[in-house]
Amino acid sequence: MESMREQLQIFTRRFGLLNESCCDECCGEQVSMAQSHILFEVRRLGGGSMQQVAEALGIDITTFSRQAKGLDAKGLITRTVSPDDRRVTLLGLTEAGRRVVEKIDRYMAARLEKIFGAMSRFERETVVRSLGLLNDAVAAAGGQGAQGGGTVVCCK
Amino acid sequence: MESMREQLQIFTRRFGLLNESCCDECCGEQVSMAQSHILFEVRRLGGGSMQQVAEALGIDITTFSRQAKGLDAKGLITRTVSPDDRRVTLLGLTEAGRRVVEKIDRYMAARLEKIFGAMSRFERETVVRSLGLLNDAVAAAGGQGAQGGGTVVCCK
DNA sequence: AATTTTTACTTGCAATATGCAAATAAAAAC
DNA sequence: GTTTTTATTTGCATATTGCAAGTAAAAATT
Repeated sequence: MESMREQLQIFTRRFGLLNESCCDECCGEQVSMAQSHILFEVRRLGGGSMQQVAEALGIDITTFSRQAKGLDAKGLITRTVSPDDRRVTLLGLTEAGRRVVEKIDRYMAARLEKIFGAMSRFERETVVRSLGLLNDAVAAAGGQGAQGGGTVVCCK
Repeated sequence: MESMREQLQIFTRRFGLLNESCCDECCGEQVSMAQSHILFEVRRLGGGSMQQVAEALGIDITTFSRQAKGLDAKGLITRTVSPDDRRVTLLGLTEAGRRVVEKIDRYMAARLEKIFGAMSRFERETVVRSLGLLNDAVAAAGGQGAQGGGTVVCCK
């Protein structure tokens, strides 16, 4: 299990997660890491309330609120009051927002292409499958896990 | 490659990397994520200069300087002027620092145990091997890669 | 029906992190 | 003996984070 911890540690580091602004230029858009995740998730869920998306991401709701406001101000998401429950704000991607996520998609694809270019198809598939396993395992552990909501693994 | 991007996105989220303070209590020590990585890397390298460790982690040197100062103030690392080159500050773990890393190790081990408990030995080994492959691939791509230093993959 | 409680979300801080530009100080190059 | 690099440290200015407290609307209670 020690090697796992080591691999994870190195992984999170290699993936630039230590410096927030690793990508101010990379993507040509001024969206923070948190905001990128929000866009990604709103697309993935095909909408949803603030609460839902924040929960899915494991982000504190107040932080989320602000980031969402920022995305709204940039015209990347829509925030509409739910007709069913006027307390609820429903999120959606604007056309511009969709373009930004796609732009990041393309950027990531290019990056990953470069990284996995040297791998065999078999290796690549193994890696993807493993990440899937990992994510599922984390999700499963989180479901039953102690107190926490979505976040299960300590980031340190 | 799209599934890879998706898995990575979810992975980074699941691992609590979106909220900095995910672990203020978890580990019982007030070290930031960046600081934890620094401790981890200093132990891994068995010392090294500020520059070396910062570079290994892909953290901006000014940010690193401050974080290291913080760790020093907490008595977790030592900073000694190199006898060979008085510009250089050599880093090392104090006994307390070592204890903190080990504490985080144990915490992580417990967490991972819980997560991977449901996996078969085979699956587990596959996942670890895959992460290793991934890390190596990222490292290799980074070596030749465009402009960047250590960080290769956009965090968004 | 009026009041209390809960729920969804938004602000007011206060603490902290981040990185660029500029400063210091010590080697290296000229 | 200058001038140039190199290693590290600060001065901002900006941004992020989360807790506590506030609003507003639905649900529950009496």
